Amino acid sequence: MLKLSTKGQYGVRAMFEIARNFGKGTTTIREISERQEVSVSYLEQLLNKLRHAGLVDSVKGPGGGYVLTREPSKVSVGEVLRVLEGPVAITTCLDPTGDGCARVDNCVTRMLWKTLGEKIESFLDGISLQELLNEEHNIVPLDFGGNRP
Amino acid sequence: MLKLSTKGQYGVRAMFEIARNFGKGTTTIREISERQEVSVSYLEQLLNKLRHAGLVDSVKGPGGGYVLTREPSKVSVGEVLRVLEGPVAITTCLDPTGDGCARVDNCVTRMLWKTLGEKIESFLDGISLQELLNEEHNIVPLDFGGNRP
DNA sequence: AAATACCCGACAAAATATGTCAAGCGCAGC
DNA sequence: GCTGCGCTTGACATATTTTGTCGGGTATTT
Repeated sequence: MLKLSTKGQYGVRAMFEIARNFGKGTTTIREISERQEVSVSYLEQLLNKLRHAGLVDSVKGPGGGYVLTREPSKVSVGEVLRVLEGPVAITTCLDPTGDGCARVDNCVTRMLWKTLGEKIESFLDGISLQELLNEEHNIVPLDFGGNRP
Repeated sequence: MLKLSTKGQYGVRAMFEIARNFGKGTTTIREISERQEVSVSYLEQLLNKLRHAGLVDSVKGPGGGYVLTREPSKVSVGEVLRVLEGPVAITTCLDPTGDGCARVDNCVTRMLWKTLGEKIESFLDGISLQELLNEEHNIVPLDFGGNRP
């Protein structure tokens, strides 16, 4: 249950690759494609969205590629996912783009899903690309605030 | 993103109706269907699964229907959802029924999804049907441990 | 001018979700 | 025993979403 589509997964991995190069130049789609094993065409779609959302800039021509518009510590995973997949909407009755649910009045579970959604967003918003980079270099032990008492 | 299928939503609502009658007799599929506006046929599928999982008992014959096997405070929403939708598996590489991901070694995001999944499960396991009942009667103000400091 | 790299929209295959339908079985009460 | 109510089971149909692919275009640097 509660699967994340590949779009979101690939998107975060792509952003990770670009973040990895932050301050060292651009990252091309081809590089991302090879490192993360995702097709060039599909990555184009994702990066297009991310560019329009202002999370990355693109540079054309030879030596071009993508660059983060902010430093990795200022970009959260939640932000990336929201751009690619829309807001967390566990149920359709909470989807802001929908019509809402006709049964709202006596729907006891509604608040349950709402609270869960908020918790998830708050978690994802608290993780930045920088933290993923740190993890890769083992600068800090793995801990996203997961299970501490 | 992170949608819950109707299976899970309807299932929790069905369990809520049965819990509502706890100690007062059985609840028929027809009653659930009318109150929650879900087709009888579809509910049959869901309750069948819940019965095999031991969350409800069925009583046949006139006056029959479904009954909780435990009191509402002992049945968590997480349990219901796991029966109907399987475990939380944000990504396929974490799905215990799958083959795992070939890129495990250098997948920095894996731990991220794992931690998120654990948080979600722990949240859902912490909410019981009794708490949903309380909410309906406004015995307690709405608060699932959502956003307190 | 050529090479490199991004941009855009249409389209298609596959998986998943969302149910419906029909026939059968088993128990309680008369 | 037998009848009615209600659950049981599995197959099947439809709709939606996901997951990409493909082809041609446009902009920019060398």
